[in-house]
Amino acid sequence: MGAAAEVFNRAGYRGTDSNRLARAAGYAPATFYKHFPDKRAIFLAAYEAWVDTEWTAIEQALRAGGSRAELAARIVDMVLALHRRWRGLRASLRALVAEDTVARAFYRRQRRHQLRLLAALPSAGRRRSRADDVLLLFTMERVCDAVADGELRELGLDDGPVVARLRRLVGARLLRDRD
Amino acid sequence: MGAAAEVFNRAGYRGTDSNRLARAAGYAPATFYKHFPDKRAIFLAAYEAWVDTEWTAIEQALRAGGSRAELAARIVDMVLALHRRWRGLRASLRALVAEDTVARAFYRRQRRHQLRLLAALPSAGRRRSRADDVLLLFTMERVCDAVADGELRELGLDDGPVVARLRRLVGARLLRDRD
Amino acid sequence: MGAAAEVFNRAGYRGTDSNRLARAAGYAPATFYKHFPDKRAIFLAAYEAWVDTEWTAIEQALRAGGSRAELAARIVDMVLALHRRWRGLRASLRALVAEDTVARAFYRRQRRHQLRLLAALPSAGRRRSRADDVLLLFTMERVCDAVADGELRELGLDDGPVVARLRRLVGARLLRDRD
Amino acid sequence: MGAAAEVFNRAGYRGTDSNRLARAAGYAPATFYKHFPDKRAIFLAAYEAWVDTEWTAIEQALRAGGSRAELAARIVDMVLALHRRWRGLRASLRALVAEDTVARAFYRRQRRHQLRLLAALPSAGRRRSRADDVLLLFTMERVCDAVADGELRELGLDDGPVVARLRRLVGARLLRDRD
DNA sequence: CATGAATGAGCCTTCATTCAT
DNA sequence: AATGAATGAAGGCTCATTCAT
Repeated sequence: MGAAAEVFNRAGYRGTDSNRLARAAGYAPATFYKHFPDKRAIFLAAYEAWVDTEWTAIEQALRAGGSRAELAARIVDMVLALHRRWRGLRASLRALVAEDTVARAFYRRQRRHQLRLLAALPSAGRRRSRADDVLLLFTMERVCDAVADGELRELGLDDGPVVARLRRLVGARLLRDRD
Repeated sequence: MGAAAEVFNRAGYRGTDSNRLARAAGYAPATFYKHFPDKRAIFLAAYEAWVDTEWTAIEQALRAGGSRAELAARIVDMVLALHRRWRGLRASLRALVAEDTVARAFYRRQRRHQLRLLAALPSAGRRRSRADDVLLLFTMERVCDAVADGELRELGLDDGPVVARLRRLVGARLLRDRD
Repeated sequence: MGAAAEVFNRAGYRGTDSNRLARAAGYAPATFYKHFPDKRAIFLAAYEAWVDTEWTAIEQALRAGGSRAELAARIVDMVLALHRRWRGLRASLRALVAEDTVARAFYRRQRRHQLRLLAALPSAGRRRSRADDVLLLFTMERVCDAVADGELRELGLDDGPVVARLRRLVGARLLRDRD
Repeated sequence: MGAAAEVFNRAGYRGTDSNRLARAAGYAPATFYKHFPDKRAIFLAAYEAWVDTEWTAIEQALRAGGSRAELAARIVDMVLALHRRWRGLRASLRALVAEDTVARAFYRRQRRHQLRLLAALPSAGRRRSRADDVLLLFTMERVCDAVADGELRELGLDDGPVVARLRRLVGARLLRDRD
């Protein structure tokens, strides 16, 4: 499945025909359909693995110590790195979610999970509402995708200042000061 | 071309085959290809029209008087309404942008334009940097799409609080107090 | 019509769509169809003009004096030059003749005419039969096309020796010695 | 693939749509595209098979004994028969070669091969140059196509005398006398 | 006579998916 | 479990041709 994820990341969902996909994973076309009902299912499995990776990494980042600012920076950088590494996969995810009902449902389930994880994190200052969390999640997602896709550069902006603001946001909203 | 936009909005880009598209607009298949080189070009033209509509509406909203909060509310509501009305079109745009280089370039050009328009708007408090504007733009876009697509509801949240935060953001960052 | 011939010569029959063709001649698409029933008819008219040109040139070459060898050389060179200049047109003619009944009929009528003209030419030595003429005509045609299309070069041969043989053939079969 | 050749021979290259072609061979449309990249490739494969057949037959004809005249007659008749049987295929070949670069390259490669085979054949009288061979090849090809297509009849000529001349040419240029 | 605008039929190709083995 | 081979449905696009003016 790692192979499938790589192929999707490189060629995109539509750009990957299911036969090539199977071959890339060392199987015959028909064999894949014994394991997955759908091309879509393969993709969603690959995406699910990606999300797990991300949250494992975030939790690790949190367990490691440091000041609030350090933590925020570490988290943002890590999430950003993952978005960069898998920018093709994420782009295809956005494409699929935008047009396919099942994919959309799957994606929302993942998001619900993320929101729960986020809610469990300690809060900075007054208690965060779920609306705050959702706003933070959306902002992170959109900005990380933009940076990963080079949108900022194409707008004539450096990534730096925008990323700095993101770190500040995360630090301010999410993390308790630990000194 | 309004007809084309409607069809795209209903069935999505991939879900719309070019022949049906033409028929829906009252033309034969070949006729569309006299005006546009591509199915993609037709779609992008429809999107461009949408963007123009949006910014015209924003400017109108700004010209009408009112307090800073009122203005912000009006703008957010208006943008949100447009995202709701054309949620299918926007979903397909995201899909296309995620997978097609040409569409991506087009979309970025539009964004550059938006950024310029935004920069021309009066600023609340200290001068806004372009990084601020970009952050605001991305947040607006992502949240409006989410609300329009019903993402919040599916997460068990009311739209209200999130929209309220959005209004506050816009008011705080964008508009000068006019008392 | 000269314009049409040029376009056909450059882009080929199939490669020329009738609209572009009309525009190249300074007309609107519909206008062409007032003058010709068919795209095919336009092409055949262009071809007919070409054949006339060729035979006019041959007759001129014959009227000019010279030895048998000189005449033969002059004719072969002239025919070759015309085939080179209009190689695209001739290629398309072959294509069309190979697949279209009407074009084939037209082409054969032209050939009949050529044969008659050829029969009227003075004979070298014993009287030529029509079978001789036909053989000569086919050989000339095929070899000139081959030379014009660069077939010989691609086979690693110089044009020279083959053309020399052609001149000899024409001289031997066709022309009376005039010293 | 024999089926494909038959269909091409009957309906011509342009007259054969790829789906019908596949069906005629007992396959679904997509199946053909597993074996060939193109409609064109299918056609060229059919043509290649034809060329092989022809040369196998020529070699057989040569291995069988007989006088020089008998051999020449046998070869010419055999080549002629093959041109008659596959006149549609050959017509389409000419059409394609006239308009398609790839097909032209393929055809020339075949011709190079033919030339090599021809050069290996024993020579009558003085050593034949490659220019002689090429001339013979072109003449054979053109005349056989003409006879097969009925061009001679349409010109009011019997095939007989022309074919007789062809035999004589082949005998004189190509074959050593074996008595 | 000239034309701008329109057209419907049709073609090549692709793709996710499945059967027989 | 694995697969080679096959598949039907569909889709974007082109082209010669024609009305209405």
